[in-house]
Amino acid sequence: MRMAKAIRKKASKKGLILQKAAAMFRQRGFAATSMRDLAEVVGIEAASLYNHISSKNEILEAICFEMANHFNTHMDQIEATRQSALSALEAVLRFHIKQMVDNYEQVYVSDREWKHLQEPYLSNFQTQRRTYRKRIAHLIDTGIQKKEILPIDSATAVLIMLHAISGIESWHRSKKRISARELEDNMLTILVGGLRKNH
Amino acid sequence: MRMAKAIRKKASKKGLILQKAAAMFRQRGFAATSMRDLAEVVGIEAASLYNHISSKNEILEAICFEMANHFNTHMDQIEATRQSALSALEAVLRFHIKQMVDNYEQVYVSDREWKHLQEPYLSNFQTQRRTYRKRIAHLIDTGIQKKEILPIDSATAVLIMLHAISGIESWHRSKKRISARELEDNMLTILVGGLRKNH
DNA sequence: CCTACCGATCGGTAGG
DNA sequence: CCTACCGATCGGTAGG
Repeated sequence: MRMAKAIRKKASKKGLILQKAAAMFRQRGFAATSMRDLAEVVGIEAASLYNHISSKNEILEAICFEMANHFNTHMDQIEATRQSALSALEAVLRFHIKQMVDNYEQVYVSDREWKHLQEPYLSNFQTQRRTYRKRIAHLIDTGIQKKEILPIDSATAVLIMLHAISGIESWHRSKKRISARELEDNMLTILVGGLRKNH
Repeated sequence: MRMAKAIRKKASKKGLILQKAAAMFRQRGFAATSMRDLAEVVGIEAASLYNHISSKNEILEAICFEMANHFNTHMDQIEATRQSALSALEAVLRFHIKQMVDNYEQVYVSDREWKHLQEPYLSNFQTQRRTYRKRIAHLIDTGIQKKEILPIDSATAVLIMLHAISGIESWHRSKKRISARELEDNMLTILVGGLRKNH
């Protein structure tokens, strides 16, 4: 659990390419990363990349949909367990924070570079994204109905929470200052603390 | 006040170019926007752009530093007025939200595309950004000292707040659902409500 | 502000 | 997995 490794990885050459690509797409952006740059980091010629992947966009698709599946799967599990809406929400947020720390490059890329996906992947991804956010909003609305959560606009709350968490970005580099667990607790205090009704 | 116009604009041809560029850089990203694309939207040939600007990067510099100045200037004003740390913080956040609604394209671009700046502008911008965040963190720390704000890690709080606000992005398109003022109040409730000590 | 154009670099393929 | 290469497109300039 503590050692839960990042998603996939160097197992295969393709895994290595995806890993290095995620790191470069995050740093420079998808459009500003060339296949020649990527090939150099991987350690082969640009043309050789095409023995493992069929296009630059396919790499982005792999990263984005792997993360989408990852988050959707976790949400399925949350919804399957019977717990209060507030603790379900808390579990979802903690999962997001954990992913931000453990799979930083991929999460960042699927969060910020998805607009470079091509159709039909673009529409598919956007739909999944919208659906996922609605599931969280539904959790909040349920909590409001049950008087566990203060009455606020749930869609606003979802946006605030997800974007707040994606802000861990700036942190990652100075991760000594605060441990992952402290960060998680700190964020939950600020984000959920403000919603809990009597404290 | 209500009609406070967006920063600069079509006054000159250069203003028009910067405006259109901001819109395109936001939509497609800086690297994925070509000078030919931009020229077409402006209504001239690509080569003619260079009579008004000297390079693609100069456009990005103009956008990023104009926004940086804008936020720094407002922070100067906030610090110059004598008010509680909590209300100063609230004023800063309300200003950010307002900018997100009024100058959406520019704020978005200076927030997400600054990494494409070249040296020495890149370092300059990053320094200004860091300094600005420290000023907000200082406001929070002061509030904590004065027992106006719950003791939390101020740097974490700054990141959460700024990223939460930059999340209004997703909203902009469906701005009928909720008015700018409602949005502002909703966000402040969630963000600052969680920090206020007795409520 | 346009036509004409430059060298560089891009994603990707052929063929081995 | 490499060498050799393609057509397209890039940011930008010359010259008027």
